[in-house]
Amino acid sequence: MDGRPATDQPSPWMPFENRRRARDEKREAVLRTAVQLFLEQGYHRATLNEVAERLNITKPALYNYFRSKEDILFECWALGQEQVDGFIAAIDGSRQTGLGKLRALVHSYAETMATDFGASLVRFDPRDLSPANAKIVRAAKRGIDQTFRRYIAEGIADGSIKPCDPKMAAFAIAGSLNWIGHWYQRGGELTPDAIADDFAERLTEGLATAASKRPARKPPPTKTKKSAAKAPTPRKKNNTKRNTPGRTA
Amino acid sequence: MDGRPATDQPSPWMPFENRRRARDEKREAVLRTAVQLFLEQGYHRATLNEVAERLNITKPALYNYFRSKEDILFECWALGQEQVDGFIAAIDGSRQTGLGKLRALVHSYAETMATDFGASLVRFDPRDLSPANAKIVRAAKRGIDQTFRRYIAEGIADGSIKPCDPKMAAFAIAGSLNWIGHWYQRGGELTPDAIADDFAERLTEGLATAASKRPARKPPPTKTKKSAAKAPTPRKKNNTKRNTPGRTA
DNA sequence: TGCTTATATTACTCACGGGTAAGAAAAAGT
DNA sequence: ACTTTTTCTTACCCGTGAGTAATATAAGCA
Repeated sequence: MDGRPATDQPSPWMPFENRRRARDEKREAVLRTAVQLFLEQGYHRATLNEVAERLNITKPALYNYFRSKEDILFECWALGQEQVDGFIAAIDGSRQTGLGKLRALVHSYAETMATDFGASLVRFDPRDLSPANAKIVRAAKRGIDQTFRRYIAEGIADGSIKPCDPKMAAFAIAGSLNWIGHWYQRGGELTPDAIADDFAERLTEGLATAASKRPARKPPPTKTKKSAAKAPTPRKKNNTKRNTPGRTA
Repeated sequence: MDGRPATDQPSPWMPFENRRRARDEKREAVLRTAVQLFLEQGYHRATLNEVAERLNITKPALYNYFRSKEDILFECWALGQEQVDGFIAAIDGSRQTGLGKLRALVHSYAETMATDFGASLVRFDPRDLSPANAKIVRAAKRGIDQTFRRYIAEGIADGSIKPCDPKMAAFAIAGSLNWIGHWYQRGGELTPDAIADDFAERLTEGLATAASKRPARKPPPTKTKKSAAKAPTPRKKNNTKRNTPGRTA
């Protein structure tokens, strides 16, 4: 609260905070491990024994941090949803045309789909959750859908987007984006950033009115500036898994 | 083989064929029931006991027709894949521009996604299959992906499609389509035909060159001819489930 | 009518994995 | 040093659901 002497003082409170922090770090570690395993093997095939094993502990230890397997699943989902809520709030607060907001949404959403917690939003099955949690998830999904439709409707209203059915447009766009969560895997040739750039353009160009069109599409062989710049990301060590071996479906 | 007297003759072969047919019909009935249950509840939550129960038989009876639960899953998938193979072969054999083929593919694929067996192509998890079957599925998925890319490349070559990256375009389009299998449900306000028409146009308009553009987009409120004509499909009896309550994700 | 084969049932096995109980080991607090 | 609390382990329970064995029933067939 008030100005306590820096961090090195042996305040009686420090250990307490340390413990809290340590606990939260362990919780997070569990979630990181769990989300990876769930994505790798699928929720039902993944066992808590293996989650624990990867953390060098045993299964019952997990129950110090979570009430059940389903609880872990839900928390993984919640972390992904938090990201989405975050950038939607930011875009909502920005001053842009409907088309601009839609582009920003597509971009951020695409990037999120390329993260573990983001992918969990579309790869986890709400039917694995308790009724109460499933309800929360359904509400959140509805919220995302309505955000897409709202931006499109706004764009039509402000003239940046051609008149069209917001519902179908939202379905088509969200489908493309959600599918990223199914095919993207780290270490492939496509970086999240490059994907986000490409999709932001690709999924909105068809909707833009002539007045609000982007300058021009970059010529084919040239990689986009941003992705080219960020492309030489230091590859993860033993990532032999190649990306996109041809799995559209 | 040769011209046996019509169907009413008490040929000694008839009973045999009848039995064969009866058996195949039962097999199909199992698959229809199973695919519905698997889609409803998810493969892991669905039990063979319930599949059997819905057929008014008991679980072990199923093992007269299938070797395992996984076998049933795979056969459901195979029926969907058969549909896809069918229309791809037809389109491959047709004389059209790349864009034309792509449109046809999108249309047929969208319609298929609105069927149970079609949806099973994207909603069943290949990791639930034996390694051998999983391999078959992976190969088939690759085939579909490459068909999309091929038509796009053809379109670029013949000038009907603007130069673009076939890989990314295919991902975007297939994502939209595959997602139909996740949100579509019978009895909703959107008919498969209307969806297919809309998507065929929506997902290809952005790729078309100026020279090959379609006449014009139909005005918003008017339903398309085809869908309006086919719309009054006799609704299934107790289908209270409403479609698209706002689930984009 | 009896013989054979296909099909179904009842009653069971069994592996698996989520979750719990009891208590050890470590850390924090005094 | 002693107590208390947190964290973790070993050892277990137990529901579930796929798959099987033994057997009954029904249908083809002579």
